[in-house]
Order: sequence, then C-alpha cells, then structure tokens
Amino acid sequence: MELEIKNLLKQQGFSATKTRMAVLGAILKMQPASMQQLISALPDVDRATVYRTVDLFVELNIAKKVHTGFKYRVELSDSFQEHHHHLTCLRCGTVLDVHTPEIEYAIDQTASSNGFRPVRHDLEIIGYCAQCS
Amino acid sequence: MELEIKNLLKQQGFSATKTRMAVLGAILKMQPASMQQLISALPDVDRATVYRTVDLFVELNIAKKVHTGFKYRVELSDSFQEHHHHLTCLRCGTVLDVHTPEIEYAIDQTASSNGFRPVRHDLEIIGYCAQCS
DNA sequence: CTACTATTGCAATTTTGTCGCAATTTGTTA
DNA sequence: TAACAAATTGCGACAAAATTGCAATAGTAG
Repeated sequence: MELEIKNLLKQQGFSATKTRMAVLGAILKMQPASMQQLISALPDVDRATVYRTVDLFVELNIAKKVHTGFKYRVELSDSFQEHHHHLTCLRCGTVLDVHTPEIEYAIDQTASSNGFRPVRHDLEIIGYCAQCS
Repeated sequence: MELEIKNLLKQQGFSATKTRMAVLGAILKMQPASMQQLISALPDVDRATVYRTVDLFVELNIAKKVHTGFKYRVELSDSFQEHHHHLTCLRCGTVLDVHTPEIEYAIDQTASSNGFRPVRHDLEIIGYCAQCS
C-alpha cells in the first residue's frame, strides 16, 4: 500500500518524502483520523505541513475527508480501500465501518431520478453501538 | 412557523426575544446556512449570541446541523420540515432537497444488522445537477 | 557534486468558537 | 404601570483551529 502510493506520488510529479510517508503512515494507522489526532501523532512534522500534505492527498485522490460526529476526519480514498460508511457511537465514540450495496443503490436511484449525476456521497450514522445501547 | 416556534420556546421556559426571532428568520430564509452566513446576515447580533442561539435551537430540536461540502450548516430540524437530504451541485452550487423512503429503510437496516441503534443520520450527495451535467 | 526545484518549518495572521461579566431586556408581581 | 428578579445579550478577552509568506532545507536531475 505504501509503495503503491509512493509510486502514484512520483507519477504525478510529487516527491515521496519521509514527511509525506510519515503522514500517510499515520493515516493508515489511525483512519478515520481527525486533523488533531494526526498532528499530535506526528510531533516532528509541522502542523502546517500536516494540513498541506492532507490537502495534497485529497487532491490526488489518495485520501478523502469524511464526517464522523461534527468534525471531518481523514481516511484513504475509495481507490485504496472499499467504499464504506461510518456508524459513530455517541457514548463510547467507536466508529464502525459498514459497506452496504442497498444503500449505494438507493442513493444512486434517488440521485438519477432527480436528474442528478452523483460524483460522491458521504453518509454518517450517529447512534449507540451494541455495547452502549 | 415563526409562531409555532415562538410558542415552543415559551413552553420550554425560554423567552422568544427579538434577537432569537431574528436568528430564526435568518435560518428560515437561508437554510441550510453556514455560521458565517448567519453572522454576516445579522450585523446587529453579536457573534457569541448567534452561536448561543443556534446551540439553543439545536438543543430544543428546533434546528439541526448538517454537512454540505466540508463545513456544517444550520437548518430547521425534522420536527418542522420533512426529513430530507441534500444533493449539492459542484458547478452551480444549487442544493436540492430530496426525501427517499428507500434510503431511510436501507440505513435503518444496515444499522440494526450491526447491533447499532441509530439516532440520526446525515447524507450528503455531491455531483452535478440536471442543468450542469 | 552542483544547481535547480520542491518541500518544510517557522512565525505571523486569520478564522472560528468560547467564556466571564456587566449592562440591558424580559417577564412577573403587586 | 412601577419595580424587582431572572434571563438574555453585548462586549472584550481569550483559546483553538486553520492558513499564509518566506527563508531554510531536502530532494532530484544532470
């Protein structure tokens, strides 16, 4: 995975620097990761650089920003892992990943029946997990 | 609508002040409205008051925060208008409201099949509208 | 190795959101 | 309606989050 992305960066004319690889590593390890989490996990990388690197990753479609609760978090884009949604627990904060064809289908149907051509979508489900219910 | 909410406020032990009604009016007119939009639309209301008022509305389930693009916006809660989702056009910025039972059903199914008790959800569809496709 | 370009850290700044408190407004009671 | 108590608001300071310009550094090609 790291190698694949390293090549993608070079291919697009960007360097696969240690710093960028460090940010990538943190995203891989913590996803979905908030900016604050990434920043604290990378004490040797400047805050501004973390922001700029994440923005670069988003532009290159390596990562994407999703919402869990009321702030966005960063995770690998759908090109590098299966498209999925998050179930966020209000009590313990656990984030569960789910993939459901039915939801995808319903979303596409709804969009096209409105003459809308969907590019992407973002679904966030908030509630209580099995343990906290 | 304003009257209904005025009564709800009083009923809950809060005053329906001019300031609060002004914030409500701005939400009604601009929804979904970003905090910055609300703040600029209400030059005579202090920034802190706008935040406090929106928070109060959210607590009382008069308004809710939703995501369109990458910051949250404020709109009336589902108690005062039909639950819906947004189709946001990348080109012209139009936001289309849609309501689809199929999506709701699929979301509930997915949540419960994971032992998750959903409280609310937020779906945002990004793409191109009929005119801009 | 040298020279050029991209990347990074740093510091300053902007934007966003919060807090305590004094002043004002609102609601109540007489 | 006058006056008091409680709720609400504005103000100013502050804190946190995000962005920017620029100089120093690291990466890359020849």
